[in-house]
Amino acid sequence: MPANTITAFEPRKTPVQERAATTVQAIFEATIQVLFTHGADRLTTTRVADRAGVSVGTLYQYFPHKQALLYAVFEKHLDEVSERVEAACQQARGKPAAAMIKQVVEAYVDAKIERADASVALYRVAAGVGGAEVVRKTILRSGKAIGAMLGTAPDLESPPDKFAVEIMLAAISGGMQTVLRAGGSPAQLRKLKEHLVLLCQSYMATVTMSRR
Amino acid sequence: MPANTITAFEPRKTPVQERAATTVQAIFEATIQVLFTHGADRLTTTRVADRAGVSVGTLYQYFPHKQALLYAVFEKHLDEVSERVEAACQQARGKPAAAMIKQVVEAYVDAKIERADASVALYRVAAGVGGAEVVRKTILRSGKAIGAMLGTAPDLESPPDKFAVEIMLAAISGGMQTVLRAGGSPAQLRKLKEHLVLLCQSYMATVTMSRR
DNA sequence: ACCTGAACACCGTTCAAGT
DNA sequence: ACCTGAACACCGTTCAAGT
Repeated sequence: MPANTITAFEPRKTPVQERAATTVQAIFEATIQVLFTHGADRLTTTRVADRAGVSVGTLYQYFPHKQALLYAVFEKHLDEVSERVEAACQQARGKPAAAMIKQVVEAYVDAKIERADASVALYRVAAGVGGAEVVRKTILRSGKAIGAMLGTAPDLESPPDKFAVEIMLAAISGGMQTVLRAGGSPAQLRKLKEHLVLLCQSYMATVTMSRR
Repeated sequence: MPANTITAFEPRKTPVQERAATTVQAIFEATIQVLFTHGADRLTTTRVADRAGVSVGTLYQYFPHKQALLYAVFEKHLDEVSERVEAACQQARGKPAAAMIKQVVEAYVDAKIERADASVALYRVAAGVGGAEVVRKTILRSGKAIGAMLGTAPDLESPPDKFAVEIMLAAISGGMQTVLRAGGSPAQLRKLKEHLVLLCQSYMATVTMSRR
């Protein structure tokens, strides 16, 4: 399966001078702007470079190929969501498990909704670009924070196993993605949030109950 | 958002003579084969045509553009999964709700696992190609069958509302996708199946309980 | 009604030359 | 250390010509 063997998505070199750092930042922003104004299949390396005010050659000095660029932008987006989740995990320490889940899931959903446009656009391009790897990394990262948080719940004898937490995260991130792409109304998104909380709470309750 | 305005993915014309039907079928199969042997970003319209034993011009007679071709192949894959789900819904009529959910979710997971390779490959290309629309259509279709089935459960006063069923489907399809792309082992996939059943059962139990 | 394949426009990527 | 942009290979799509 040659399409699965994707490994080299790291930036080609790291900026050491200040103008280079500026350049990379400009390329990042230009990518998102081109994505919005021209759409995914008119996102051209030349267009991104133009918009960033540099030449294509410069772009290729920092990103080995177009995929690496998109990968990096996608990664940045998911990192921002992860930070919000981790902050919620910190705040919810010591609360009852159901309240924990509520707070974390709501933080996740809110973060996604705030950046709904970017999220939809990025998922569209990320799939063909090694995005699955980023999603996996993000789930592991958030899963760790959630596991640690659940360890402080007074009403839980032992936290659920890692796998259950990861499935839960895969489920809500998948569900979220599907609904966002369908372009839900604000009312639908509110109901979605409420139901994702229910889904996670009931699943966690079941999983922690059936442990011995 | 120009990237969201995707509408014309229908085949350009329908084959009326027999050799034309053969041609279209050959193009379909060639697409999947090229996807496997060359990977997503080496999938070329010329390569597909070559493999199918026709010229590019012929391919473009039936599919207005590359995206439409990939869209059609993706749609076919999801339709096959839907059929399996609907068959399970038929079989499970009259059973208790928990048994229904188990049977349907297992049918879904099994169908996905059997075609794991194709599923992963197709999701990768489908995202940039209007695949969200197909996913939505599939969820609505399966949701309808599941709703009807739940209406025959003796232990349920009233079936859960449509939205809850759709969220459940979005969650398991998203979760499934994420795990498949991460390339789970057979043991992991077995555990995944078991947990997706638990997740759906507990969510459905919660949602039907809190109705009035 | 269906098929062919050369031709065109455009895009990803490189690299010799510049500051 | 960083930037430029013309040049090259390749891909999506078309269309005049064929059966």
